[in-house]
Amino acid sequence: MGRWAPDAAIRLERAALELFAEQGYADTTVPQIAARAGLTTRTYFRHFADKRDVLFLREREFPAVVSAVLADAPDGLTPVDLVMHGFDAVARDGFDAWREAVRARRRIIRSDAHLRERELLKSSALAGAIEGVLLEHGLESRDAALLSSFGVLVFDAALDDWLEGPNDRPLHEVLRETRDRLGRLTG
Amino acid sequence: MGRWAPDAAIRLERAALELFAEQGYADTTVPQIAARAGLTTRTYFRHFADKRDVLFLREREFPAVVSAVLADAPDGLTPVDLVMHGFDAVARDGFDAWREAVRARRRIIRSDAHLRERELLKSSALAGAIEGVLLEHGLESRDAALLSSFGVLVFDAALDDWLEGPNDRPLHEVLRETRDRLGRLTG
DNA sequence: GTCTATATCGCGATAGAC
DNA sequence: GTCTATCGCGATATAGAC
Repeated sequence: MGRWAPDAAIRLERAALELFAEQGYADTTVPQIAARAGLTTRTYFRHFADKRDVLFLREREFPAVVSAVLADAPDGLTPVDLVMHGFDAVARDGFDAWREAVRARRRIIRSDAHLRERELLKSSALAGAIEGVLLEHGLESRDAALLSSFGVLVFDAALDDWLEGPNDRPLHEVLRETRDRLGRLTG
Repeated sequence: MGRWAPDAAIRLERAALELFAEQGYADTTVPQIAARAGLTTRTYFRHFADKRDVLFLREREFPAVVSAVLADAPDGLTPVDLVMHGFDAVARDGFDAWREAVRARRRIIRSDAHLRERELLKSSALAGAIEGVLLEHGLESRDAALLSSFGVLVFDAALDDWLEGPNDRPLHEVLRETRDRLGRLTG
């Protein structure tokens, strides 16, 4: 500890979430966020690349988490099942307790095209991490790209469905349903 | 004619493509683009929302094209086949003659994360247009979202493959291969 | 931490097009 | 005349350099 609170990024995230909810994303400035967190604008930009980035603090762990989870997967799975196993593990682990928080965040993201755009980039980064794992497993390059994007597509769709539906359906169940649904649709 | 050339947007696009290729995206400013096109900065921003947008002028027609193409599709197709028919028609129509132009544009986009991010948004907009058509066809909401994203995923992957591979493979063939490949991978 | 470039956009005036 | 595209000025905030 010491001179700086060690949780600057988290305080900035909280301040931003509050201000975005109160005034909207477009009408909130970075200096406002920094001020509410008791920090300077310069400090804000040391922790986040730009104004959008503050909403995706949690996503930073995602690629690493996925890699770790996939490393723990049982042997002998097909590549799709390996990918879906990773999402299943993540879904069972952390999400259901945070549904309202995830939903509040999503409401903000949906309110502004720039934020939706950044969300897509984060999904793409996640796909990139999965692709890397698949490549290590010896999958051919195009297959790895295709499959990782497929997995993220299913996961994102499931997340949407889960957030919109009744609050008692566990995410991992919605995930399986979504995967089955897509399988049926694409024959 | 008269005071304005009627093709301000196109001239701005050409100027931007040149400057991005010469100096790189990050080192090019909007005033430079406007000056080379013989226009002012203010005029640039009337045609394009931001500096990135100039690279996606063509994409503006995309949603309308998709709607038109899908309206012409034969009756009785399953939803996936309807979507893939649309991409097949587009692939047969306009792409093969423009391979080098598409590739030059892609080289620029790949050179900067902000541009890649915008590309993802454009793909998502395309998916949205397809989703709309599917909804009109009576598809259930989640199915429409899932299937349109699936179609765009296949198309984008095929486009990548087509641009990287030998220059004599027609895009519509790569498209079919990509779809089959994904089918095999996901069982 | 300070300083600065420049992206972005609001406003009012103007000049051709129809 | 009305409409639309352009211009010129100015303000602010983002983002990055030093």
